Amino acid sequence: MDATVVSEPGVEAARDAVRVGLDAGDVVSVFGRCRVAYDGRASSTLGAGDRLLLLKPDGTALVHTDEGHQPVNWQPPDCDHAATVADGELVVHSSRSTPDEELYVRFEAVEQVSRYAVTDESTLSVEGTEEDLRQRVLADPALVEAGFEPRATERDTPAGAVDIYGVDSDGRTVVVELKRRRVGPDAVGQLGRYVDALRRDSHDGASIRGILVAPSVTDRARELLAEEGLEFVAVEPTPSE
Amino acid sequence: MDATVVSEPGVEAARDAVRVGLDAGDVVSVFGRCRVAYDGRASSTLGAGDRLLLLKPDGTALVHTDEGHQPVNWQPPDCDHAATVADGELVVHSSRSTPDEELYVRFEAVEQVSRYAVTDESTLSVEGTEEDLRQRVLADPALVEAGFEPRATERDTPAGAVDIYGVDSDGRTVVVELKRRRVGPDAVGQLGRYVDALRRDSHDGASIRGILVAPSVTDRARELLAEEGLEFVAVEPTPSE
DNA sequence: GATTCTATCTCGCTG
DNA sequence: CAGCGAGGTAGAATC
Repeated sequence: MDATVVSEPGVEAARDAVRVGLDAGDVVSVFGRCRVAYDGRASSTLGAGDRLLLLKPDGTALVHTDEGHQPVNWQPPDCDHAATVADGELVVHSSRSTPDEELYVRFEAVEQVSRYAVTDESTLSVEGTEEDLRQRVLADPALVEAGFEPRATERDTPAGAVDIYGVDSDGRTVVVELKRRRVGPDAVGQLGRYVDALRRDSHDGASIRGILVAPSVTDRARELLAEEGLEFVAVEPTPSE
Repeated sequence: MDATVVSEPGVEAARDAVRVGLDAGDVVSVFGRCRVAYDGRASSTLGAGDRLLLLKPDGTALVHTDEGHQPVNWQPPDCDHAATVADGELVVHSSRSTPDEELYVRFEAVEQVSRYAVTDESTLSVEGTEEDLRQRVLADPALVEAGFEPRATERDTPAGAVDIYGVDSDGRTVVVELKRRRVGPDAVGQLGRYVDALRRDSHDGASIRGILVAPSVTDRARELLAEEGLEFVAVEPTPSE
């Protein structure tokens, strides 16, 4: 772990500091007044303002303002970064192909350039995901309804893979769609597509049930469920304490 | 615009530097070796590693590793940040309510604390959005088909607002759903819901057409369109040069 | 506040 | 490479 800072560098010094960091495989941050232009999947321009530019060794670029979770402009991983001086400005250019897109960040003033030798071997462990909900339902199928028997997960249908496929106590086929949080109309559409696909392949379509398992549903989603003859069961992704 | 740096500070000095920056309404960055814990909409833990923590004056917190566009952990805007020392570590805590969630970043070593007085009055201008596609189609409805006449945009239906509502040369109602890029099954479901809602309200349901306008569709989406009797017209969000 | 939908969504997985 | 779906999605518009 190592960090180096250059404060209020001249344009050439800033360019050199960025290049050293990029060559070393460090995370480089540049703080200063800049304009930004993006062209690719869409295109955008941003006038002068004070912002923080982060360049990562994996080819990611992020331009952050003083507000918001999201960068105001960015490039995804696997881009090529380059730092040059043009018209007295530090210009950072980041580009990739497939799709062709490029980002220009032009600094009229650089306050600080830092680089950090970042190493991170830890992996994030998250709980409360849809996978947790699936494990919970498989461990206790009665959460869906008494007598429910899961037979397969990720079972393929012409419309995609069903989360849980099983049978109810009357032997009817049950398709379960899992969502870790409150669901809207989109999830009902997804479940409907799976059920429709199985009904088309079946001789007795009416016997196929579709059940949406989630903490809750919106009103519109509930209406859609009723229209399509689908059902809803409330289950949290993790047991409430 | 102003930037201040403290390199390899002791724990108390790091805490004080963070507090000064937060109090001043600056963007604060902390680089060092840390562990991270989140609990709220889900929960997560992350073991020790070198990372960059950004604290924004709007209450945003971002933890970035050396890889990826997305922060490995974060808090959205409007959180309260606090820096303390516990067990010889710098602990940054960020929390909010509705929903209740909190983030702990514990630094066992701090390499650098910086703060930046960020001001940004410029607003981002983006082109090539769905709004551009709508303007394009409204300016030249023949892009959809000869004789198409838009009558309303964002027209309300029981299933939500339709992008463009109009009539064809035979006087039939046309519902247009716009997408700025290649579309999958979700967009077909959306269009289908609008068309179904209007058909239910109509005496002559069969006369209502649904047209998906986008650069292209996936195979599965094309099948769904056929099944539901919907149509597709290829249009780019911006004129090809 | 809750709901709905867009997004340069990102990310991971699968064929 | 494309397609599909999850995400602590975020963000904006609307009710």
